[in-house]
Amino acid sequence: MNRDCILSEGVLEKIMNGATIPYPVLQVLGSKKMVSNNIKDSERLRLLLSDGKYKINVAMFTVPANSQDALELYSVIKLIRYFSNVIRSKDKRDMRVLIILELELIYEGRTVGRTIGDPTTLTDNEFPTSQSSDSSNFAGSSITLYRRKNENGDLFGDTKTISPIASLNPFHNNWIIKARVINKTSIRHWCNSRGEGKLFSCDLVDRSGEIRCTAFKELADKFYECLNVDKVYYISRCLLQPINRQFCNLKHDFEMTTTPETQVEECLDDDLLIPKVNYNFTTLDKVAAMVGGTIVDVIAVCKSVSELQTFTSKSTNRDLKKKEVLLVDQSKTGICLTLWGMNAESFNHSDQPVVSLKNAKICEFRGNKTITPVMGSLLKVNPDIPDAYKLRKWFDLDGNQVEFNNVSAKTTIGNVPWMTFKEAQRYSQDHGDQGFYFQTYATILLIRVDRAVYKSCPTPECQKKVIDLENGMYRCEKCNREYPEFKYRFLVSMNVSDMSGSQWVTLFSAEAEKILAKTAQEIGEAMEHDQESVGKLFDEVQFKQFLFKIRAKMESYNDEQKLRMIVVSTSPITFEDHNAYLIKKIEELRG
DNA sequence: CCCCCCCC
Repeated sequence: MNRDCILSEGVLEKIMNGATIPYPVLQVLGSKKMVSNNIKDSERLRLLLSDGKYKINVAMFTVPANSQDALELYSVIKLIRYFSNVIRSKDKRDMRVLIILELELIYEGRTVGRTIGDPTTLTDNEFPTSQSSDSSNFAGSSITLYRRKNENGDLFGDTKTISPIASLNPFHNNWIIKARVINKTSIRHWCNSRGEGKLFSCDLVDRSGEIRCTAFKELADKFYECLNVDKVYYISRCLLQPINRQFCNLKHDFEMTTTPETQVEECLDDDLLIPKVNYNFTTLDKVAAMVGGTIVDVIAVCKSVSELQTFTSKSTNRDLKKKEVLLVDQSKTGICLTLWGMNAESFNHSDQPVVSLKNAKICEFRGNKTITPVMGSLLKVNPDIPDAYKLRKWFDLDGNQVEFNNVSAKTTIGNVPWMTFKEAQRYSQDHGDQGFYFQTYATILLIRVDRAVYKSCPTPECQKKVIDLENGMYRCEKCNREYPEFKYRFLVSMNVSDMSGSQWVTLFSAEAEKILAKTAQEIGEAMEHDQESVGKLFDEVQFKQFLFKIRAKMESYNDEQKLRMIVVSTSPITFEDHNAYLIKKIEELRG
Protein backbone atom coordinates (compact mmCIF):
# COMPACT_ATOMS: atom_id res chain seq x y z
CA MET A 1 0.00 0.00 0.00
CA ASN A 2 1.26 3.45 -0.83
CA ARG A 3 1.11 5.47 2.31
CA ASP A 4 3.12 8.40 1.02
CA CYS A 5 -0.03 10.43 0.62
CA ILE A 6 -1.67 9.85 3.98
CA LEU A 7 0.18 12.44 6.09
CA SER A 8 -1.03 16.03 6.30
CA GLU A 9 1.99 17.32 4.44
CA GLY A 10 3.33 20.69 5.57
CA VAL A 11 0.77 21.05 8.34
CA LEU A 12 3.29 21.33 11.19
CA GLU A 13 4.60 24.65 9.94
CA LYS A 14 1.08 26.09 10.09
CA ILE A 15 0.29 24.58 13.48
CA MET A 16 3.52 25.84 14.98
CA ASN A 17 2.59 29.30 13.76
CA GLY A 18 -0.64 29.20 15.71
CA ALA A 19 -3.08 27.80 13.14
CA THR A 20 -5.63 25.18 14.13
CA ILE A 21 -6.00 22.56 11.43
CA PRO A 22 -8.65 19.93 12.07
CA TYR A 23 -7.42 16.37 12.59
CA PRO A 24 -3.89 16.52 11.15
CA VAL A 25 -2.37 13.12 10.36
CA LEU A 26 1.25 12.72 11.47
CA GLN A 27 3.90 10.04 11.84
CA VAL A 28 5.72 9.23 15.07
CA LEU A 29 9.48 9.14 14.43
CA GLY A 30 10.51 8.85 18.04
CA SER A 31 9.26 9.10 21.59
CA LYS A 32 10.82 9.53 24.97
CA LYS A 33 9.37 9.46 28.46
CA MET A 34 9.59 12.80 30.16
CA VAL A 35 11.08 13.17 33.60
CA SER A 36 10.19 16.21 35.60
CA ASN A 37 11.52 17.34 38.94
CA ASN A 38 10.11 15.38 41.88
CA ILE A 39 7.03 14.28 40.02
CA LYS A 40 6.91 10.61 39.18
CA ASP A 41 5.27 10.53 35.84
CA SER A 42 5.82 7.70 33.43
CA GLU A 43 2.96 8.58 31.15
CA ARG A 44 4.21 11.82 29.64
CA LEU A 45 5.88 11.50 26.29
CA ARG A 46 7.92 13.87 24.20
CA LEU A 47 7.33 12.90 20.60
CA LEU A 48 9.23 13.42 17.40
CA LEU A 49 6.48 13.97 14.84
CA SER A 50 6.54 14.31 11.09
CA ASP A 51 4.01 15.53 8.56
CA GLY A 52 6.08 14.09 5.70
CA LYS A 53 7.59 17.47 4.90
CA TYR A 54 8.55 18.84 8.33
CA LYS A 55 9.32 17.25 11.67
CA ILE A 56 9.33 18.64 15.20
CA ASN A 57 10.72 17.22 18.43
CA VAL A 58 8.64 19.38 20.77
CA ALA A 59 5.32 17.53 20.82
CA MET A 60 4.05 16.54 24.27
CA PHE A 61 1.45 13.93 25.03
CA THR A 62 0.08 12.49 28.23
CA VAL A 63 -0.83 8.85 27.61
CA PRO A 64 -4.28 8.20 29.09
CA ALA A 65 -4.22 5.70 31.95
CA ASN A 66 -6.48 3.23 30.14
CA SER A 67 -4.75 3.52 26.78
CA GLN A 68 -4.09 0.26 24.96
CA ASP A 69 -2.24 1.90 22.12
CA ALA A 70 1.53 1.99 22.05
CA LEU A 71 3.01 4.88 20.14
CA GLU A 72 5.80 2.87 18.64
CA LEU A 73 8.24 4.07 16.00
CA TYR A 74 6.61 4.81 12.61
CA SER A 75 3.04 4.84 13.98
CA VAL A 76 0.64 7.06 12.06
CA ILE A 77 -1.65 9.11 14.27
CA LYS A 78 -4.44 11.62 13.90
CA LEU A 79 -4.56 14.54 16.35
CA ILE A 80 -8.05 15.00 17.73
CA ARG A 81 -7.43 17.79 20.24
CA TYR A 82 -4.22 19.78 20.43
CA PHE A 83 -2.79 23.24 20.65
CA SER A 84 0.58 24.87 20.43
CA ASN A 85 1.77 26.88 23.36
CA VAL A 86 4.83 28.72 24.56
CA ILE A 87 6.42 27.28 27.66
CA ARG A 88 9.47 28.23 29.65
CA SER A 89 12.00 25.47 29.95
CA LYS A 90 14.21 24.82 32.97
CA ASP A 91 16.96 26.94 31.46
CA LYS A 92 14.45 29.84 31.33
CA ARG A 93 14.26 29.69 27.57
CA ASP A 94 10.87 30.25 25.94
CA MET A 95 9.97 27.59 23.45
CA ARG A 96 6.92 26.73 21.48
CA VAL A 97 5.63 23.21 21.88
CA LEU A 98 2.77 21.18 20.49
CA ILE A 99 0.52 19.85 23.20
CA ILE A 100 -1.60 16.89 22.26
CA LEU A 101 -4.64 16.27 24.42
CA GLU A 102 -6.16 13.48 22.41
CA LEU A 103 -5.05 11.43 19.47
CA GLU A 104 -6.08 8.40 17.51
CA LEU A 105 -3.77 5.65 16.29
CA ILE A 106 -4.36 5.06 12.60
CA TYR A 107 -1.57 2.61 11.70
CA GLU A 108 0.66 0.72 14.10
CA GLY A 109 4.33 1.42 13.56
CA ARG A 110 5.21 -2.15 12.64
CA THR A 111 2.75 -2.14 9.74
CA VAL A 112 4.27 1.06 8.38
CA GLY A 113 7.87 0.12 9.06
CA ARG A 114 9.61 3.22 7.70
CA THR A 115 9.79 6.97 7.62
CA ILE A 116 7.26 8.44 5.24
CA GLY A 117 8.75 11.14 3.01
CA ASP A 118 11.93 12.98 3.86
CA PRO A 119 10.99 15.48 6.58
CA THR A 120 13.26 18.33 7.60
CA THR A 121 13.35 19.63 11.16
CA LEU A 122 11.46 22.82 11.93
CA THR A 123 13.46 24.76 14.47
CA ASP A 124 12.49 27.28 17.12
CA ASN A 125 13.44 30.15 14.83
CA GLU A 126 10.81 29.12 12.38
CA PHE A 127 7.86 29.66 14.72
CA PRO A 128 7.04 32.49 17.08
CA THR A 129 7.66 32.14 20.79
CA SER A 130 5.97 35.29 21.98
CA GLN A 131 2.88 34.80 24.12
CA SER A 132 0.86 37.13 21.90
CA SER A 133 -0.96 34.48 19.93
CA ASP A 134 -2.09 32.77 23.12
CA SER A 135 -3.10 35.86 24.99
CA SER A 136 -5.30 37.04 22.16
CA ASN A 137 -7.77 34.40 23.30
CA PHE A 138 -8.19 36.20 26.57
CA ALA A 139 -8.45 39.67 25.08
CA GLY A 140 -6.59 41.84 27.49
CA SER A 141 -8.13 40.23 30.51
CA SER A 142 -6.19 38.35 33.08
CA ILE A 143 -2.72 38.48 31.64
CA THR A 144 -1.21 41.17 33.77
CA LEU A 145 2.27 41.74 34.94
CA TYR A 146 2.62 41.17 38.61
CA ARG A 147 5.43 43.22 40.06
CA ARG A 148 6.38 43.05 43.66
CA LYS A 149 9.24 43.98 45.88
CA ASN A 150 11.51 41.14 46.71
CA GLU A 151 10.71 40.61 50.37
CA ASN A 152 12.03 37.15 51.01
CA GLY A 153 13.69 36.30 47.75
CA ASP A 154 10.95 33.80 47.26
CA LEU A 155 8.80 32.71 44.38
CA PHE A 156 7.06 36.00 43.80
CA GLY A 157 10.24 37.93 44.27
CA ASP A 158 10.94 38.92 40.72
CA THR A 159 8.73 40.09 37.94
CA LYS A 160 6.42 37.31 36.88
CA THR A 161 3.73 36.90 34.34
CA ILE A 162 0.40 35.76 35.62
CA SER A 163 -0.79 32.91 33.46
CA PRO A 164 -4.43 32.55 32.51
CA ILE A 165 -5.95 29.41 34.03
CA ALA A 166 -7.03 28.30 30.57
CA SER A 167 -3.40 28.11 29.46
CA LEU A 168 -2.24 25.74 32.22
CA ASN A 169 -0.98 22.36 31.07
CA PRO A 170 1.35 19.65 32.36
CA PHE A 171 4.25 20.85 30.21
CA HIS A 172 4.42 24.32 31.58
CA ASN A 173 5.92 24.43 35.04
CA ASN A 174 6.79 28.01 35.89
CA TRP A 175 3.34 29.50 36.04
CA ILE A 176 1.53 31.62 38.56
CA ILE A 177 -2.21 32.05 38.44
CA LYS A 178 -4.30 34.71 40.07
CA ALA A 179 -7.58 33.05 40.84
CA ARG A 180 -10.65 33.25 42.98
CA VAL A 181 -11.79 30.27 45.05
CA ILE A 182 -15.45 29.85 44.17
CA ASN A 183 -16.17 26.59 45.94
CA LYS A 184 -14.43 24.52 48.58
CA THR A 185 -15.30 21.08 49.95
CA SER A 186 -14.81 20.10 53.55
CA ILE A 187 -11.93 17.78 54.40
CA ARG A 188 -13.05 14.24 53.71
CA HIS A 189 -11.41 10.99 54.75
CA TRP A 190 -11.25 7.98 52.52
CA CYS A 191 -10.29 4.41 53.08
CA ASN A 192 -10.20 1.81 50.33
CA SER A 193 -8.12 -1.05 48.99
CA ARG A 194 -5.49 1.36 47.68
CA GLY A 195 -5.00 3.04 51.01
CA GLU A 196 -6.47 5.76 53.11
CA GLY A 197 -6.09 9.46 53.60
CA LYS A 198 -7.91 12.74 53.52
CA LEU A 199 -8.45 15.41 50.95
CA PHE A 200 -10.30 18.53 50.01
CA SER A 201 -10.66 20.33 46.74
CA CYS A 202 -11.57 23.79 45.58
CA ASP A 203 -12.56 25.30 42.29
CA LEU A 204 -10.54 28.23 41.00
CA VAL A 205 -11.58 30.79 38.38
CA ASP A 206 -10.10 33.71 36.53
CA ARG A 207 -11.37 35.51 33.45
CA SER A 208 -9.92 32.90 31.14
CA GLY A 209 -11.42 29.83 32.74
CA GLU A 210 -11.65 27.53 35.69
CA ILE A 211 -9.80 24.58 37.18
CA ARG A 212 -10.14 22.24 40.15
CA CYS A 213 -7.37 21.99 42.71
CA THR A 214 -7.15 19.07 45.15
CA ALA A 215 -4.93 18.69 48.19
CA PHE A 216 -4.25 15.28 49.70
CA LYS A 217 -3.24 14.09 53.15
CA GLU A 218 -0.90 16.44 55.05
CA LEU A 219 -1.21 18.95 52.21
CA ALA A 220 -4.96 18.98 52.79
CA ASP A 221 -4.29 20.20 56.33
CA LYS A 222 -1.63 22.61 55.14
CA PHE A 223 -3.80 24.35 52.56
CA TYR A 224 -7.32 24.00 53.97
CA GLU A 225 -7.15 27.20 56.00
CA CYS A 226 -5.14 29.06 53.33
CA LEU A 227 -7.80 28.80 50.64
CA ASN A 228 -11.18 30.35 51.29
CA VAL A 229 -14.27 30.85 49.19
CA ASP A 230 -14.57 34.20 47.38
CA LYS A 231 -10.96 35.18 48.12
CA VAL A 232 -8.35 35.73 45.40
CA TYR A 233 -4.93 34.05 45.55
CA TYR A 234 -1.67 33.78 43.69
CA ILE A 235 -1.06 30.07 43.27
CA SER A 236 1.89 28.29 41.70
CA ARG A 237 3.66 24.95 41.45
CA CYS A 238 0.83 22.50 41.40
CA LEU A 239 0.84 19.27 39.44
CA LEU A 240 -1.44 19.21 36.40
CA GLN A 241 -3.16 16.02 35.34
CA PRO A 242 -5.79 15.21 32.74
CA ILE A 243 -9.26 15.94 34.05
CA ASN A 244 -11.62 13.13 34.96
CA ARG A 245 -14.82 14.34 33.39
CA GLN A 246 -16.91 11.80 35.21
CA PHE A 247 -16.46 13.78 38.39
CA CYS A 248 -15.66 17.28 37.23
CA ASN A 249 -17.39 19.35 34.62
CA LEU A 250 -15.17 22.39 34.87
CA LYS A 251 -14.15 23.64 31.45
CA HIS A 252 -10.54 22.62 31.44
CA ASP A 253 -8.50 19.75 30.09
CA PHE A 254 -6.58 19.36 33.35
CA GLU A 255 -7.01 19.49 37.09
CA MET A 256 -4.42 20.47 39.67
CA THR A 257 -3.01 18.68 42.68
CA THR A 258 -0.99 20.49 45.29
CA THR A 259 2.61 19.41 45.85
CA PRO A 260 4.97 20.18 48.75
CA GLU A 261 6.33 22.99 46.52
CA THR A 262 2.93 24.58 45.96
CA GLN A 263 2.78 28.25 46.88
CA VAL A 264 -0.45 29.98 47.87
CA GLU A 265 -0.56 33.63 48.70
CA GLU A 266 -3.66 35.70 49.21
CA CYS A 267 -4.09 38.66 46.90
CA LEU A 268 -5.25 41.38 49.24
CA ASP A 269 -6.28 43.91 46.62
CA ASP A 270 -9.23 41.81 45.50
CA ASP A 271 -9.45 42.05 41.75
CA LEU A 272 -13.04 42.70 40.77
CA LEU A 273 -12.19 41.64 37.23
CA ILE A 274 -11.91 38.08 38.46
CA PRO A 275 -15.34 36.53 38.17
CA LYS A 276 -17.17 34.84 41.00
CA VAL A 277 -18.58 31.69 39.44
CA ASN A 278 -18.36 30.31 35.91
CA TYR A 279 -21.56 28.45 35.19
CA ASN A 280 -21.97 26.20 32.23
CA PHE A 281 -25.69 25.54 32.36
CA THR A 282 -27.33 22.54 30.79
CA THR A 283 -31.06 22.81 30.12
CA LEU A 284 -33.23 20.18 31.77
CA ASP A 285 -34.24 18.48 28.51
CA LYS A 286 -30.53 17.85 27.87
CA VAL A 287 -30.06 16.64 31.45
CA ALA A 288 -32.82 14.11 30.84
CA ALA A 289 -30.86 12.68 27.94
CA MET A 290 -27.56 12.36 29.81
CA VAL A 291 -26.33 9.22 31.54
CA GLY A 292 -26.47 8.81 35.29
CA GLY A 293 -23.33 9.96 37.05
CA THR A 294 -22.75 12.98 34.83
CA ILE A 295 -21.92 16.22 36.61
CA VAL A 296 -23.79 19.29 35.34
CA ASP A 297 -24.64 22.89 36.13
CA VAL A 298 -28.35 23.67 36.03
CA ILE A 299 -30.58 26.62 36.68
CA ALA A 300 -34.32 26.17 37.12
CA VAL A 301 -37.46 27.22 38.94
CA CYS A 302 -38.60 25.22 41.99
CA LYS A 303 -42.16 24.47 40.99
CA SER A 304 -42.92 22.49 44.13
CA VAL A 305 -41.18 21.18 47.20
CA SER A 306 -42.09 18.00 49.10
CA GLU A 307 -42.36 17.61 52.84
CA LEU A 308 -39.22 16.53 54.66
CA GLN A 309 -39.16 12.74 54.59
CA THR A 310 -37.26 10.78 57.19
CA PHE A 311 -36.57 7.09 56.95
CA THR A 312 -33.96 4.47 57.66
CA SER A 313 -31.83 3.07 54.87
CA LYS A 314 -32.30 -0.67 54.68
CA SER A 315 -28.81 -1.25 53.37
CA THR A 316 -26.82 0.96 55.72
CA ASN A 317 -29.26 1.31 58.65
CA ARG A 318 -28.57 5.02 58.59
CA ASP A 319 -31.29 7.56 59.31
CA LEU A 320 -31.88 9.62 56.22
CA LYS A 321 -33.62 12.93 55.64
CA LYS A 322 -34.81 13.78 52.18
CA LYS A 323 -36.70 16.49 50.36
CA GLU A 324 -37.72 16.45 46.72
CA VAL A 325 -37.89 19.64 44.68
CA LEU A 326 -39.50 19.74 41.25
CA LEU A 327 -37.27 21.80 38.97
CA VAL A 328 -38.64 23.19 35.71
CA ASP A 329 -37.14 25.34 32.99
CA GLN A 330 -37.89 26.77 29.57
CA SER A 331 -37.24 23.45 27.87
CA LYS A 332 -40.63 22.44 29.35
CA THR A 333 -38.92 19.68 31.26
CA GLY A 334 -39.44 18.86 34.90
CA ILE A 335 -36.82 17.01 36.90
CA CYS A 336 -36.62 16.09 40.56
CA LEU A 337 -33.87 17.62 42.66
CA THR A 338 -33.26 15.33 45.63
CA LEU A 339 -31.82 17.06 48.67
CA TRP A 340 -30.33 15.07 51.53
CA GLY A 341 -29.54 15.71 55.16
CA MET A 342 -28.77 19.30 56.06
CA ASN A 343 -29.54 20.46 52.52
CA ALA A 344 -33.02 18.96 52.82
CA GLU A 345 -33.71 20.36 56.27
CA SER A 346 -32.64 23.87 55.45
CA PHE A 347 -34.41 24.13 52.09
CA ASN A 348 -37.65 25.91 53.03
CA HIS A 349 -38.57 27.81 49.89
CA SER A 350 -42.21 27.38 48.99
CA ASP A 351 -42.28 30.61 46.94
CA GLN A 352 -41.02 29.01 43.74
CA PRO A 353 -37.52 30.53 43.73
CA VAL A 354 -34.91 30.10 41.03
CA VAL A 355 -32.09 27.78 42.07
CA SER A 356 -28.72 27.34 40.45
CA LEU A 357 -26.58 24.28 40.95
CA LYS A 358 -22.95 23.99 40.01
CA ASN A 359 -21.55 20.48 39.77
CA ALA A 360 -24.70 18.56 40.59
CA LYS A 361 -24.88 14.85 39.84
CA ILE A 362 -27.43 13.24 37.55
CA CYS A 363 -28.84 10.11 39.20
CA GLU A 364 -30.68 7.36 37.44
CA PHE A 365 -33.08 4.90 38.99
CA ARG A 366 -35.05 2.55 36.76
CA GLY A 367 -34.66 4.87 33.83
CA ASN A 368 -35.82 7.94 35.74
CA LYS A 369 -33.45 10.85 36.10
CA THR A 370 -33.05 12.99 39.18
CA ILE A 371 -30.45 15.54 40.19
CA THR A 372 -28.67 15.68 43.52
CA PRO A 373 -25.98 17.93 44.97
CA VAL A 374 -22.78 16.09 45.86
CA MET A 375 -19.51 16.96 47.50
CA GLY A 376 -18.22 19.96 45.62
CA SER A 377 -21.66 21.10 44.44
CA LEU A 378 -22.73 24.67 44.90
CA LEU A 379 -26.46 25.37 45.37
CA LYS A 380 -27.74 28.93 45.30
CA VAL A 381 -31.27 30.17 45.78
CA ASN A 382 -32.15 33.20 43.63
CA PRO A 383 -28.58 33.75 42.42
CA ASP A 384 -27.79 37.26 41.26
CA ILE A 385 -27.03 36.37 37.64
CA PRO A 386 -28.75 37.22 34.32
CA ASP A 387 -29.90 33.63 33.68
CA ALA A 388 -31.82 33.70 36.94
CA TYR A 389 -33.68 36.90 36.02
CA LYS A 390 -34.47 35.54 32.58
CA LEU A 391 -35.93 32.39 34.08
CA ARG A 392 -37.88 34.30 36.71
CA LYS A 393 -39.47 36.47 34.03
CA TRP A 394 -40.36 33.48 31.87
CA PHE A 395 -41.91 31.55 34.75
CA ASP A 396 -43.93 34.47 36.06
CA LEU A 397 -45.21 35.35 32.57
CA ASP A 398 -46.08 31.94 31.16
CA GLY A 399 -43.92 29.17 32.63
CA ASN A 400 -46.48 28.74 35.36
CA GLN A 401 -49.09 27.55 32.85
CA VAL A 402 -46.82 25.21 30.90
CA GLU A 403 -47.31 21.46 31.10
CA PHE A 404 -43.93 19.93 31.87
CA ASN A 405 -42.51 16.67 30.69
CA ASN A 406 -41.46 15.20 34.01
CA VAL A 407 -38.46 12.93 33.60
CA SER A 408 -38.53 11.86 37.26
CA ALA A 409 -42.07 10.55 37.05
CA LYS A 410 -41.62 7.83 39.63
CA THR A 411 -41.12 10.20 42.51
CA THR A 412 -43.83 11.49 44.78
CA ILE A 413 -43.66 14.96 43.31
CA GLY A 414 -44.61 16.35 39.97
CA ASN A 415 -46.81 14.88 37.34
CA VAL A 416 -48.15 11.65 38.74
CA PRO A 417 -50.75 10.71 36.14
CA TRP A 418 -54.42 10.77 36.97
CA MET A 419 -56.08 7.37 36.79
CA THR A 420 -59.24 6.01 38.28
CA PHE A 421 -58.96 2.71 40.19
CA LYS A 422 -60.54 0.93 37.25
CA GLU A 423 -58.02 2.47 34.85
CA ALA A 424 -55.16 1.60 37.19
CA GLN A 425 -56.37 -2.01 37.42
CA ARG A 426 -56.45 -2.23 33.65
CA TYR A 427 -53.06 -0.47 33.32
CA SER A 428 -51.51 -2.93 35.78
CA GLN A 429 -52.13 -5.84 33.39
CA ASP A 430 -49.29 -4.53 31.20
CA HIS A 431 -47.33 -2.36 33.62
CA GLY A 432 -47.96 -3.92 36.99
CA ASP A 433 -44.80 -6.00 37.12
CA GLN A 434 -42.45 -3.05 37.30
CA GLY A 435 -44.94 -0.96 39.27
CA PHE A 436 -46.26 2.53 38.60
CA TYR A 437 -47.62 5.61 40.32
CA PHE A 438 -50.98 7.28 39.81
CA GLN A 439 -53.28 9.68 41.60
CA THR A 440 -57.01 9.67 42.13
CA TYR A 441 -59.51 11.61 44.12
CA ALA A 442 -61.19 9.13 46.44
CA THR A 443 -63.32 8.66 49.53
CA ILE A 444 -62.46 6.46 52.52
CA LEU A 445 -65.17 3.83 52.94
CA LEU A 446 -63.80 1.39 55.47
CA ILE A 447 -60.77 0.88 57.71
CA ARG A 448 -60.00 -2.50 59.20
CA VAL A 449 -59.76 -1.50 62.83
CA ASP A 450 -58.69 -4.86 64.23
CA ARG A 451 -55.53 -5.03 62.15
CA ALA A 452 -54.58 -1.35 61.89
CA VAL A 453 -51.52 -1.74 64.10
CA TYR A 454 -49.08 -4.57 64.75
CA LYS A 455 -46.44 -5.26 67.35
CA SER A 456 -43.07 -4.71 65.69
CA CYS A 457 -39.46 -5.31 66.56
CA PRO A 458 -38.22 -2.41 68.74
CA THR A 459 -35.02 -2.12 66.72
CA PRO A 460 -35.58 0.98 64.60
CA GLU A 461 -34.13 -0.49 61.43
CA CYS A 462 -36.09 -3.77 61.61
CA GLN A 463 -39.86 -3.14 61.80
CA LYS A 464 -40.59 -6.88 61.53
CA LYS A 465 -43.63 -8.25 63.34
CA VAL A 466 -42.70 -9.88 66.66
CA ILE A 467 -44.15 -13.03 68.22
CA ASP A 468 -45.70 -12.47 71.66
CA LEU A 469 -44.19 -15.26 73.74
CA GLU A 470 -46.78 -14.42 76.42
CA ASN A 471 -44.11 -14.38 79.10
CA GLY A 472 -43.36 -10.69 78.74
CA MET A 473 -40.90 -11.30 75.92
CA TYR A 474 -41.29 -10.67 72.22
CA ARG A 475 -39.40 -12.60 69.62
CA CYS A 476 -38.18 -11.14 66.31
CA GLU A 477 -37.50 -13.89 63.78
CA LYS A 478 -35.56 -11.54 61.55
CA CYS A 479 -33.16 -10.39 64.27
CA ASN A 480 -33.28 -13.86 65.84
CA ARG A 481 -33.62 -12.18 69.24
CA GLU A 482 -36.07 -11.74 72.08
CA TYR A 483 -36.90 -8.32 73.48
CA PRO A 484 -38.68 -7.26 76.66
CA GLU A 485 -40.65 -4.69 74.66
CA PHE A 486 -42.06 -4.02 71.21
CA LYS A 487 -43.15 -1.04 69.16
CA TYR A 488 -46.58 -0.48 67.64
CA ARG A 489 -46.57 0.26 63.93
CA PHE A 490 -49.32 1.02 61.47
CA LEU A 491 -50.19 -1.26 58.62
CA VAL A 492 -53.60 0.03 57.73
CA SER A 493 -55.78 -1.67 55.20
CA MET A 494 -58.40 0.67 53.86
CA ASN A 495 -61.17 0.43 51.32
CA VAL A 496 -61.41 3.61 49.26
CA SER A 497 -63.59 4.52 46.36
CA ASP A 498 -63.38 6.92 43.44
CA MET A 499 -65.86 7.47 40.62
CA SER A 500 -64.92 4.18 38.97
CA GLY A 501 -65.23 1.84 41.93
CA SER A 502 -63.52 0.79 45.13
CA GLN A 503 -60.12 -0.62 45.97
CA TRP A 504 -58.27 -1.95 49.02
CA VAL A 505 -55.12 0.06 49.67
CA THR A 506 -52.36 -0.10 52.29
CA LEU A 507 -51.02 2.76 54.39
CA PHE A 508 -47.80 2.74 56.39
CA SER A 509 -47.06 4.78 59.47
CA ALA A 510 -46.36 8.21 57.97
CA GLU A 511 -49.58 8.45 55.97
CA ALA A 512 -51.79 6.65 58.53
CA GLU A 513 -50.63 9.03 61.25
CA LYS A 514 -51.48 11.98 59.04
CA ILE A 515 -55.02 10.75 58.36
CA LEU A 516 -55.83 9.54 61.88
CA ALA A 517 -53.88 12.29 63.67
CA LYS A 518 -52.67 9.67 66.15
CA THR A 519 -49.45 7.73 66.47
CA ALA A 520 -49.40 3.96 66.08
CA GLN A 521 -48.38 3.75 69.72
CA GLU A 522 -51.45 5.72 70.82
CA ILE A 523 -53.81 3.61 68.74
CA GLY A 524 -52.15 0.37 69.85
CA GLU A 525 -52.43 1.26 73.51
CA ALA A 526 -56.01 2.44 73.11
CA MET A 527 -56.84 -0.87 71.43
CA GLU A 528 -55.62 -2.70 74.52
CA HIS A 529 -58.02 -0.87 76.84
CA ASP A 530 -60.70 0.91 74.89
CA GLN A 531 -61.52 -0.59 71.50
CA GLU A 532 -64.66 1.48 71.29
CA SER A 533 -62.85 4.82 71.24
CA VAL A 534 -60.65 3.57 68.46
CA GLY A 535 -63.72 2.51 66.50
CA LYS A 536 -65.10 6.02 66.94
CA LEU A 537 -61.87 7.60 65.77
CA PHE A 538 -61.99 5.48 62.62
CA ASP A 539 -65.63 6.38 62.06
CA GLU A 540 -64.69 10.04 62.00
CA VAL A 541 -62.32 9.42 59.13
CA GLN A 542 -64.93 7.55 57.15
CA PHE A 543 -66.18 9.41 54.04
CA LYS A 544 -63.32 11.84 54.20
CA GLN A 545 -61.93 12.65 50.77
CA PHE A 546 -58.34 13.04 49.75
CA LEU A 547 -56.15 13.16 46.71
CA PHE A 548 -54.41 9.79 46.94
CA LYS A 549 -51.01 9.23 45.33
CA ILE A 550 -50.58 5.50 45.03
CA ARG A 551 -47.85 3.06 44.06
CA ALA A 552 -49.33 0.01 42.38
CA LYS A 553 -47.44 -3.20 41.79
CA MET A 554 -48.29 -6.79 40.89
CA GLU A 555 -47.08 -9.12 43.60
CA SER A 556 -47.48 -12.84 44.01
CA TYR A 557 -48.85 -14.44 47.16
CA ASN A 558 -48.83 -18.24 47.19
CA ASP A 559 -48.56 -18.43 43.39
CA GLU A 560 -51.39 -15.95 43.05
CA GLN A 561 -50.89 -12.61 41.27
CA LYS A 562 -52.38 -9.78 43.25
CA LEU A 563 -52.35 -6.05 42.60
CA ARG A 564 -51.01 -4.31 45.68
CA MET A 565 -51.59 -0.60 46.11
CA ILE A 566 -49.66 1.44 48.64
CA VAL A 567 -50.66 4.99 49.47
CA VAL A 568 -47.55 7.15 49.20
CA SER A 569 -49.27 10.43 50.00
CA THR A 570 -52.64 11.86 50.87
CA SER A 571 -53.43 15.52 50.50
CA PRO A 572 -56.49 17.74 50.33
CA ILE A 573 -57.81 18.04 46.80
CA THR A 574 -57.02 21.14 44.76
CA PHE A 575 -60.13 21.58 42.70
CA GLU A 576 -58.28 23.66 40.15
CA ASP A 577 -56.09 20.70 39.21
CA HIS A 578 -58.88 18.17 39.48
CA ASN A 579 -61.21 20.24 37.33
CA ALA A 580 -58.52 20.73 34.70
CA TYR A 581 -58.16 16.93 34.58
CA LEU A 582 -61.92 16.39 34.35
CA ILE A 583 -62.27 18.99 31.59
CA LYS A 584 -59.49 17.31 29.67
CA LYS A 585 -61.26 13.94 30.07
CA ILE A 586 -64.54 15.39 28.87
CA GLU A 587 -62.84 16.89 25.85
CA GLU A 588 -61.28 13.53 25.06
CA LEU A 589 -64.72 11.93 25.19
CA ARG A 590 -66.11 14.54 22.82
CA GLY A 591 -63.25 13.74 20.46
C1' DC B 1 -3.98 9.16 45.84
C1' DC B 2 -10.76 10.99 45.75
C1' DC B 3 -14.78 9.94 42.78
C1' DC B 4 -18.98 7.68 48.85
C1' DC B 5 -23.35 11.20 48.70
C1' DC B 6 -27.77 7.50 50.86
C1' DC B 7 -34.67 5.92 49.67
C1' DC B 8 -37.77 3.58 46.24
